[in-house]
Amino acid sequence: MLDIKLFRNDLDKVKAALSRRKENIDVDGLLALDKERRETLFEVEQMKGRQNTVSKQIPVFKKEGKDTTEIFAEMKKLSDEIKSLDDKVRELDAKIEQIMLTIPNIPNDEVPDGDTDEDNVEVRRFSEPTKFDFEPKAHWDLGEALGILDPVTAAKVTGARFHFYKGAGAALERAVVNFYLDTHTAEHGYTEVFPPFMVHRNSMVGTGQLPKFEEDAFKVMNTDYFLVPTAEVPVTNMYRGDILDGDKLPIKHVAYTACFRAEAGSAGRDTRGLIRQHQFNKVELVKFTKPEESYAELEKLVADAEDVLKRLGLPYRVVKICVGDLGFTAALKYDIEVWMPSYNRYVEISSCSNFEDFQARRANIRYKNTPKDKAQFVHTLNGSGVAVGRTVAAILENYQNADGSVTIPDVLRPYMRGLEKIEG
RNA sequence: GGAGAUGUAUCGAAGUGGUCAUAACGAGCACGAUUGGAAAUCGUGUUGCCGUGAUGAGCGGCACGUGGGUUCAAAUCCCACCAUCUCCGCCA
Repeated sequence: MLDIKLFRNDLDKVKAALSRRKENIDVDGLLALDKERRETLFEVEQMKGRQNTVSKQIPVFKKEGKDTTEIFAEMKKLSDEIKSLDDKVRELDAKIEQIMLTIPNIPNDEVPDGDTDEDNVEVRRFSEPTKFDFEPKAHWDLGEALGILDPVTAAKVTGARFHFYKGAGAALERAVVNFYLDTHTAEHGYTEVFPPFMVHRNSMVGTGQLPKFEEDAFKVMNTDYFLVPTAEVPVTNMYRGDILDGDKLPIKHVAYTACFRAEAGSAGRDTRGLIRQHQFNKVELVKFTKPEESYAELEKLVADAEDVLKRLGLPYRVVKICVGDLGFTAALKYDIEVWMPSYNRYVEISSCSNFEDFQARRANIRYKNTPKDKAQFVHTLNGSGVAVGRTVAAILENYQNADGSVTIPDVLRPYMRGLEKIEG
């Protein structure tokens, strides 16, 4: 959520940002509502002031034995008027909030222009696309041939866009999760949390998934709960409504969760393999920082995510996301894309964003440097560190051998009881 | 799932319809006095949001788990919801 004061004081900046995002929002209408709200609020507050004054006199009058009939009549009328104006303020508040919750974040000046992911700007690469002296297979073909990935049984049991992992496949998925968690806790200084996989509506609003993107989420029947689309939601909302101690910042958390996405509107895309599932595993990095430190922390966060891919020896590149591909909540975003031979291109495996105070405002997460300071909003950041299913896909494809076997990357072998190779 | 209890500031806790909710009382914390220094003691201070000022001061409004209701007036009475605790049931 943006600060309504920004609309009052620097409307041009807001309009420029919305125009970069090609968002068509009735900003002037919003300002008119805001003006009406403030005028009504002033009026009703004056009346409440009067009500408070008189209310303090009433017990005195009663004690003196005065007749209060007339005062009660006047106060009854005043009270009714206050109620009606309070209702009006409430309605205006609700209208304003409804609009504010659908206005995206202001892109940082560094965000490149552009409309689609084609316009994202490559920042750097690690290693080179894997070369094969044989015809490489896609991970879904490898997985089926090795008997480690089974979408058919998953379709029987559940439906499309789910997988059973079996044998060494299941072990590999679990190994990757543990390797990521261990590396980020022991080497990068993140504190591990294991959050609920369901959250209520307020949490989804806090991080920006709701109200705008409800069709992307799975709602649990007969409850107000949603399956988490990412650990970002429960982990960021851990501190909702809190005032944090400035000495404790930055707070850095790493969390493994399964992630659940309805994938509405992506029918027909990435239908084979592990790339686009309704349920997938992810290790997520989340940071809470002081505003002046957030961009430096974003660079470190991207480096932490890159590090696990380097250790796995997977070729990747980092791209800076253009304004058209930026996403609703981010001010600046980097994607890390891993080389995927079956796609013959780089495929997103991590998304790292600085939300500045956009989520902090929604979730009301603030900090104080010293107890005497005024509380101000933290900046929140998060990034995949990294997606697990896509990692397994990338390992299968990049580490495949001519005989159809797959070599296990060195760093994962301790997590797989020394297994060096998955063979059919 | 059933029965009961509880929810007030950083913590404990008083307040059961009004005339001091920043809020009694106790503790913590900050500053000051006292001390050679400290402990003890004494004094002062110690919530957030909204509106209006300039992002200051001041002024006004709001907030007693959350949301409604009754009333001239609600922490206090009524309703719903949420959370915590105890006991029972069930369960991994």
